[in-house]
Amino acid sequence: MMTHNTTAEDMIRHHGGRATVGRIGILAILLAEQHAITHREIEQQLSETLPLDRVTLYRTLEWLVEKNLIHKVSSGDRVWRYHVNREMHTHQHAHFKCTRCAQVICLDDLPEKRNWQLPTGYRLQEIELTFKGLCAACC
Amino acid sequence: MMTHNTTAEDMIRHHGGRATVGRIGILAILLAEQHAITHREIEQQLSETLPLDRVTLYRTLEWLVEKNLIHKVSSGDRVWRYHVNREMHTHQHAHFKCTRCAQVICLDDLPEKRNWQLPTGYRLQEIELTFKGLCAACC
DNA sequence: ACAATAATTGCAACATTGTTGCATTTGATA
DNA sequence: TATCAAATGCAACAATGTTGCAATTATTGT
Repeated sequence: MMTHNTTAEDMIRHHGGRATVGRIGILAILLAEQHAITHREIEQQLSETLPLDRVTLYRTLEWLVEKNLIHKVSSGDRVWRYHVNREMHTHQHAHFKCTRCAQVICLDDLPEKRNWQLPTGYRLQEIELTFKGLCAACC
Repeated sequence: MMTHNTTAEDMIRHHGGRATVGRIGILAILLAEQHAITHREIEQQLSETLPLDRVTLYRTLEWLVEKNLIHKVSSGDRVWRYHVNREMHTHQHAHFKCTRCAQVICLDDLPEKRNWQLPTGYRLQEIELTFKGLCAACC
Protein backbone atom coordinates (compact mmCIF):
# COMPACT_ATOMS: atom_id res chain seq x y z
CA MET A 1 0.00 0.00 0.00
CA MET A 2 2.93 2.27 0.76
CA THR A 3 4.21 1.59 -2.71
CA HIS A 4 0.85 2.30 -4.25
CA ASN A 5 0.58 5.56 -2.39
CA THR A 6 3.92 6.83 -3.64
CA THR A 7 3.23 5.57 -7.16
CA ALA A 8 -0.11 7.32 -7.08
CA GLU A 9 1.46 10.56 -5.91
CA ASP A 10 4.08 10.39 -8.66
CA MET A 11 1.46 9.77 -11.32
CA ILE A 12 -0.61 12.71 -10.12
CA ARG A 13 2.31 15.15 -9.94
CA HIS A 14 3.48 14.14 -13.38
CA HIS A 15 0.18 15.38 -14.68
CA GLY A 16 0.40 18.74 -13.01
CA GLY A 17 -2.32 18.16 -10.47
CA ARG A 18 -2.33 18.79 -6.77
CA ALA A 19 -1.36 15.73 -4.83
CA THR A 20 -4.19 15.73 -2.33
CA VAL A 21 -4.88 13.01 0.21
CA GLY A 22 -8.07 12.08 -1.58
CA ARG A 23 -6.60 11.75 -5.04
CA ILE A 24 -3.68 9.73 -3.76
CA GLY A 25 -5.90 7.44 -1.75
CA ILE A 26 -8.30 6.83 -4.61
CA LEU A 27 -5.61 6.17 -7.16
CA ALA A 28 -3.78 3.90 -4.72
CA ILE A 29 -6.92 1.82 -4.29
CA LEU A 30 -7.23 1.48 -8.05
CA LEU A 31 -3.54 0.60 -8.35
CA ALA A 32 -4.02 -2.20 -5.82
CA GLU A 33 -7.01 -3.57 -7.67
CA GLN A 34 -6.85 -6.26 -10.35
CA HIS A 35 -10.33 -5.61 -11.67
CA ALA A 36 -12.37 -2.63 -12.74
CA ILE A 37 -14.39 -1.53 -9.70
CA THR A 38 -17.38 0.70 -9.15
CA HIS A 39 -17.66 4.08 -7.51
CA ARG A 40 -19.51 2.30 -4.71
CA GLU A 41 -16.73 -0.22 -4.12
CA ILE A 42 -14.13 2.52 -3.98
CA GLU A 43 -16.28 4.44 -1.54
CA GLN A 44 -16.52 1.42 0.73
CA GLN A 45 -12.77 0.90 0.73
CA LEU A 46 -12.22 4.59 1.44
CA SER A 47 -14.69 4.63 4.31
CA GLU A 48 -12.42 2.30 6.26
CA THR A 49 -9.46 4.63 6.16
CA LEU A 50 -10.27 7.96 4.60
CA PRO A 51 -13.90 9.02 4.57
CA LEU A 52 -14.47 11.23 1.57
CA ASP A 53 -17.53 12.95 0.22
CA ARG A 54 -19.43 11.12 -2.54
CA VAL A 55 -19.19 14.18 -4.74
CA THR A 56 -15.45 14.50 -4.28
CA LEU A 57 -15.08 10.89 -5.31
CA TYR A 58 -17.11 11.48 -8.47
CA ARG A 59 -15.09 14.57 -9.31
CA THR A 60 -11.77 12.92 -8.58
CA LEU A 61 -12.59 9.93 -10.76
CA GLU A 62 -13.60 12.30 -13.52
CA TRP A 63 -10.29 14.13 -13.15
CA LEU A 64 -8.28 10.92 -13.22
CA VAL A 65 -10.08 9.84 -16.40
CA GLU A 66 -9.41 13.23 -18.02
CA LYS A 67 -5.73 12.97 -17.16
CA ASN A 68 -5.72 9.49 -18.64
CA LEU A 69 -4.52 7.88 -15.43
CA ILE A 70 -7.55 5.60 -15.25
CA HIS A 71 -10.36 4.61 -17.60
CA LYS A 72 -14.06 4.01 -17.31
CA VAL A 73 -15.77 0.77 -18.29
CA SER A 74 -19.48 0.60 -19.02
CA SER A 75 -20.65 -2.93 -18.49
CA GLY A 76 -24.33 -2.88 -19.21
CA ASP A 77 -25.75 -2.42 -15.72
CA ARG A 78 -25.76 1.37 -15.74
CA VAL A 79 -22.81 1.53 -13.39
CA TRP A 80 -19.39 2.82 -14.35
CA ARG A 81 -16.37 0.83 -13.30
CA TYR A 82 -12.88 2.26 -13.09
CA HIS A 83 -9.50 0.72 -13.73
CA VAL A 84 -5.94 2.04 -13.74
CA ASN A 85 -4.33 2.65 -17.11
CA ARG A 86 -1.42 0.28 -17.18
CA GLU A 87 0.53 0.14 -20.45
CA MET A 88 -1.80 -2.36 -22.09
CA HIS A 89 -4.69 -0.04 -21.47
CA THR A 90 -3.35 2.88 -23.40
CA HIS A 91 -4.84 1.31 -26.50
CA GLN A 92 -8.40 0.13 -26.75
CA HIS A 93 -9.29 -3.26 -25.35
CA ALA A 94 -12.21 -5.49 -24.48
CA HIS A 95 -13.72 -6.38 -21.11
CA PHE A 96 -15.20 -9.47 -19.56
CA LYS A 97 -18.02 -9.25 -17.05
CA CYS A 98 -19.12 -12.13 -14.88
CA THR A 99 -22.90 -12.42 -14.89
CA ARG A 100 -22.91 -13.95 -11.42
CA CYS A 101 -20.46 -11.89 -9.35
CA ALA A 102 -20.44 -8.82 -11.63
CA GLN A 103 -16.66 -8.61 -11.56
CA VAL A 104 -15.06 -6.98 -14.58
CA ILE A 105 -11.63 -7.74 -15.99
CA CYS A 106 -9.75 -6.28 -18.92
CA LEU A 107 -8.86 -8.41 -21.95
CA ASP A 108 -6.18 -7.79 -24.52
CA ASP A 109 -7.43 -7.06 -27.97
CA LEU A 110 -10.13 -5.49 -30.01
CA PRO A 111 -11.28 -6.64 -33.42
CA GLU A 112 -9.75 -4.81 -36.35
CA LYS A 113 -11.69 -1.70 -37.19
CA ARG A 114 -11.39 -2.28 -40.91
CA ASN A 115 -13.13 -5.64 -40.71
CA TRP A 116 -16.36 -3.92 -39.83
CA GLN A 117 -18.59 -2.39 -42.41
CA LEU A 118 -20.74 0.49 -41.23
CA PRO A 119 -23.54 2.07 -43.25
CA THR A 120 -22.22 4.64 -45.74
CA GLY A 121 -21.54 8.04 -44.27
CA TYR A 122 -20.91 6.66 -40.80
CA ARG A 123 -17.58 7.32 -39.15
CA LEU A 124 -16.16 4.97 -36.53
CA GLN A 125 -14.44 6.47 -33.50
CA GLU A 126 -14.37 3.83 -30.84
CA ILE A 127 -15.26 0.19 -30.23
CA GLU A 128 -16.72 -1.06 -26.98
CA LEU A 129 -16.69 -4.83 -26.61
CA THR A 130 -17.87 -6.67 -23.52
CA PHE A 131 -17.96 -10.41 -23.09
CA LYS A 132 -20.36 -11.76 -20.54
CA GLY A 133 -20.35 -15.13 -18.86
CA LEU A 134 -19.04 -16.85 -15.77
CA CYS A 135 -15.60 -16.23 -14.36
CA ALA A 136 -13.43 -19.07 -13.10
CA ALA A 137 -14.61 -18.62 -9.51
CA CYS A 138 -18.30 -18.69 -10.46
CA CYS A 139 -18.22 -21.51 -13.00
CA MET B 1 -49.77 3.53 -37.66
CA MET B 2 -52.95 1.51 -38.17
CA THR B 3 -50.83 -1.29 -39.53
CA HIS B 4 -48.43 -1.08 -36.62
CA ASN B 5 -51.27 -1.21 -34.13
CA THR B 6 -52.74 -4.36 -35.60
CA THR B 7 -49.31 -5.94 -35.98
CA ALA B 8 -48.59 -5.11 -32.36
CA GLU B 9 -51.86 -6.60 -31.22
CA ASP B 10 -51.19 -9.79 -33.17
CA MET B 11 -47.71 -10.12 -31.71
CA ILE B 12 -49.02 -9.68 -28.18
CA ARG B 13 -51.87 -12.16 -28.55
CA HIS B 14 -49.57 -14.75 -30.06
CA HIS B 15 -47.64 -14.64 -26.83
CA GLY B 16 -50.65 -15.18 -24.65
CA GLY B 17 -50.70 -11.73 -23.15
CA ARG B 18 -53.59 -9.36 -22.73
CA ALA B 19 -53.83 -6.94 -25.60
CA THR B 20 -54.17 -3.76 -23.61
CA VAL B 21 -54.17 -0.26 -25.05
CA GLY B 22 -50.86 0.47 -23.40
CA ARG B 23 -49.01 -2.58 -24.67
CA ILE B 24 -50.33 -2.12 -28.17
CA GLY B 25 -49.43 1.57 -28.21
CA ILE B 26 -45.93 0.97 -26.91
CA LEU B 27 -45.18 -1.89 -29.27
CA ALA B 28 -46.62 0.07 -32.20
CA ILE B 29 -44.25 2.94 -31.43
CA LEU B 30 -41.32 0.55 -31.41
CA LEU B 31 -42.50 -1.06 -34.65
CA ALA B 32 -42.58 2.36 -36.30
CA GLU B 33 -39.08 3.16 -35.13
CA GLN B 34 -35.93 2.46 -37.11
CA HIS B 35 -33.61 2.92 -34.18
CA ALA B 36 -33.37 1.69 -30.64
CA ILE B 37 -35.03 4.35 -28.49
CA THR B 38 -35.07 5.15 -24.80
CA HIS B 39 -37.81 4.84 -22.21
CA ARG B 40 -37.88 8.62 -22.20
CA GLU B 41 -38.39 8.88 -25.94
CA ILE B 42 -41.23 6.37 -25.85
CA GLU B 43 -42.81 8.29 -23.00
CA GLN B 44 -42.70 11.50 -24.99
CA GLN B 45 -44.34 9.89 -28.01
CA LEU B 46 -47.00 8.35 -25.80
CA SER B 47 -47.78 11.62 -24.06
CA GLU B 48 -49.06 13.04 -27.32
CA THR B 49 -51.71 10.36 -27.78
CA LEU B 50 -51.92 8.00 -24.85
CA PRO B 51 -50.62 9.28 -21.51
CA LEU B 52 -49.37 6.33 -19.52
CA ASP B 53 -47.78 6.04 -16.12
CA ARG B 54 -43.99 5.86 -16.03
CA VAL B 55 -44.17 2.67 -14.02
CA THR B 56 -46.53 1.01 -16.47
CA LEU B 57 -44.14 1.84 -19.26
CA TYR B 58 -41.25 0.26 -17.36
CA ARG B 59 -43.28 -2.83 -16.61
CA THR B 60 -44.59 -3.15 -20.15
CA LEU B 61 -41.12 -2.86 -21.63
CA GLU B 62 -39.94 -5.52 -19.20
CA TRP B 63 -42.80 -7.78 -20.26
CA LEU B 64 -42.09 -7.26 -23.96
CA VAL B 65 -38.44 -8.15 -23.40
CA GLU B 66 -39.40 -11.29 -21.48
CA LYS B 67 -41.71 -12.35 -24.29
CA ASN B 68 -38.88 -11.74 -26.72
CA LEU B 69 -40.87 -9.23 -28.73
CA ILE B 70 -38.28 -6.50 -28.20
CA HIS B 71 -34.73 -6.31 -26.89
CA LYS B 72 -32.77 -3.99 -24.70
CA VAL B 73 -29.56 -2.28 -25.75
CA SER B 74 -27.09 -0.88 -23.25
CA SER B 75 -25.04 1.77 -24.95
CA GLY B 76 -22.74 3.08 -22.30
CA ASP B 77 -24.68 6.06 -21.02
CA ARG B 78 -26.61 4.26 -18.27
CA VAL B 79 -29.79 4.37 -20.32
CA TRP B 80 -31.52 1.35 -21.81
CA ARG B 81 -32.74 1.59 -25.34
CA TYR B 82 -35.39 -0.66 -26.81
CA HIS B 83 -35.86 -2.07 -30.27
CA VAL B 84 -38.32 -4.49 -31.87
CA ASN B 85 -37.09 -7.99 -32.54
CA ARG B 86 -37.29 -8.37 -36.25
CA GLU B 87 -35.93 -11.59 -37.72
CA MET B 88 -32.35 -10.42 -37.84
CA HIS B 89 -32.46 -9.66 -34.16
CA THR B 90 -33.26 -13.15 -33.00
CA HIS B 91 -29.56 -13.85 -33.02
CA GLN B 92 -27.01 -11.67 -31.35
CA HIS B 93 -25.83 -8.57 -33.13
CA ALA B 94 -23.83 -5.42 -32.65
CA HIS B 95 -24.95 -1.83 -32.24
CA PHE B 96 -23.74 1.54 -33.39
CA LYS B 97 -24.17 4.62 -31.28
CA CYS B 98 -23.68 8.14 -32.56
CA THR B 99 -21.60 10.16 -30.13
CA ARG B 100 -23.24 13.40 -31.22
CA CYS B 101 -26.98 12.67 -31.48
CA ALA B 102 -26.95 9.51 -29.28
CA GLN B 103 -28.99 7.59 -31.81
CA VAL B 104 -28.52 3.83 -31.74
CA ILE B 105 -28.91 1.48 -34.69
CA CYS B 106 -28.55 -2.28 -34.98
CA LEU B 107 -25.82 -3.85 -37.08
CA ASP B 108 -25.72 -7.30 -38.54
CA ASP B 109 -23.04 -9.50 -37.13
CA LEU B 110 -21.04 -10.40 -34.10
CA PRO B 111 -17.49 -11.72 -34.12
CA GLU B 112 -17.17 -15.47 -33.87
CA LYS B 113 -17.15 -16.62 -30.29
CA ARG B 114 -14.40 -19.14 -30.89
CA ASN B 115 -11.97 -16.52 -32.11
CA TRP B 116 -11.78 -15.11 -28.64
CA GLN B 117 -9.58 -16.58 -25.97
CA LEU B 118 -10.75 -16.05 -22.41
CA PRO B 119 -8.68 -16.85 -19.32
CA THR B 120 -8.90 -20.53 -18.41
CA GLY B 121 -11.97 -21.47 -16.43
CA TYR B 122 -14.02 -18.67 -17.87
CA ARG B 123 -17.21 -19.49 -19.72
CA LEU B 124 -18.61 -17.18 -22.39
CA GLN B 125 -22.35 -16.60 -22.53
CA GLU B 126 -22.92 -13.45 -24.48
CA ILE B 127 -21.09 -10.79 -26.45
CA GLU B 128 -21.99 -7.13 -26.34
CA LEU B 129 -20.40 -5.04 -29.04
CA THR B 130 -21.02 -1.35 -29.54
CA PHE B 131 -19.39 0.84 -32.14
CA LYS B 132 -19.27 4.52 -31.43
CA GLY B 133 -18.76 7.36 -33.83
CA LEU B 134 -20.72 9.77 -35.99
CA CYS B 135 -23.78 8.77 -37.95
CA ALA B 136 -24.34 9.97 -41.51
CA ALA B 137 -26.46 12.91 -40.37
CA CYS B 138 -23.88 14.12 -37.83
CA CYS B 139 -20.72 13.64 -39.93
C1' DA C 1 8.11 29.74 7.85
C1' DC C 2 4.21 32.46 6.17
C1' DA C 3 0.87 34.85 3.40
C1' DA C 4 -1.52 34.87 -0.90
C1' DT C 5 -4.12 32.51 -4.15
C1' DA C 6 -6.07 29.20 -6.98
C1' DA C 7 -7.42 24.48 -6.81
C1' DT C 8 -9.92 21.18 -4.24
C1' DT C 9 -13.36 19.71 -1.07
C1' DG C 10 -17.82 19.32 1.59
C1' DC C 11 -22.48 20.22 1.96
C1' DA C 12 -27.11 20.79 0.52
C1' DA C 13 -30.11 20.49 -2.92
C1' DC C 14 -31.56 18.68 -7.12
C1' DA C 15 -31.97 15.50 -11.43
C1' DT C 16 -32.52 11.16 -13.72
C1' DT C 17 -33.52 6.43 -14.04
C1' DG C 18 -35.54 2.69 -12.14
C1' DT C 19 -38.24 -0.25 -8.40
C1' DT C 20 -41.86 -1.78 -4.91
C1' DG C 21 -46.36 -2.22 -2.47
C1' DC C 22 -50.94 -1.81 -2.72
C1' DA C 23 -55.49 -0.35 -4.08
C1' DT C 24 -58.13 0.28 -8.38
C1' DT C 25 -59.36 -0.69 -13.05
C1' DT C 26 -59.72 -3.54 -17.12
C1' DG C 27 -59.58 -7.43 -20.58
C1' DA C 28 -60.81 -12.13 -21.34
C1' DT C 29 -63.82 -15.77 -20.45
C1' DA C 30 -67.66 -18.58 -18.81
C1' DT D 1 -72.75 -9.67 -18.34
C1' DA D 2 -70.51 -11.15 -13.99
C1' DT D 3 -66.23 -12.75 -12.55
C1' DC D 4 -61.46 -12.66 -11.61
C1' DA D 5 -56.74 -12.65 -12.67
C1' DA D 6 -53.93 -9.49 -15.03
C1' DA D 7 -52.62 -4.90 -15.78
C1' DT D 8 -52.48 -0.19 -14.27
C1' DG D 9 -51.88 4.14 -11.43
C1' DC D 10 -50.24 6.29 -7.50
C1' DA D 11 -47.15 7.23 -3.82
C1' DA D 12 -43.08 6.38 -1.91
C1' DC D 13 -38.52 4.92 -2.17
C1' DA D 14 -33.67 3.70 -3.99
C1' DA D 15 -29.45 4.21 -6.65
C1' DT D 16 -26.49 6.92 -9.28
C1' DG D 17 -24.95 11.13 -10.68
C1' DT D 18 -24.74 16.60 -11.00
C1' DT D 19 -24.58 21.67 -9.65
C1' DG D 20 -23.75 25.92 -6.92
C1' DC D 21 -21.45 27.87 -3.43
C1' DA D 22 -18.92 28.56 0.77
C1' DA D 23 -14.99 26.64 3.38
C1' DT D 24 -10.57 24.44 3.27
C1' DT D 25 -6.03 23.18 1.58
C1' DA D 26 -1.83 22.58 -1.41
C1' DT D 27 1.41 25.13 -3.78
C1' DT D 28 4.19 29.18 -4.74
C1' DG D 29 6.81 33.33 -3.98
C1' DT D 30 8.88 35.88 -0.46
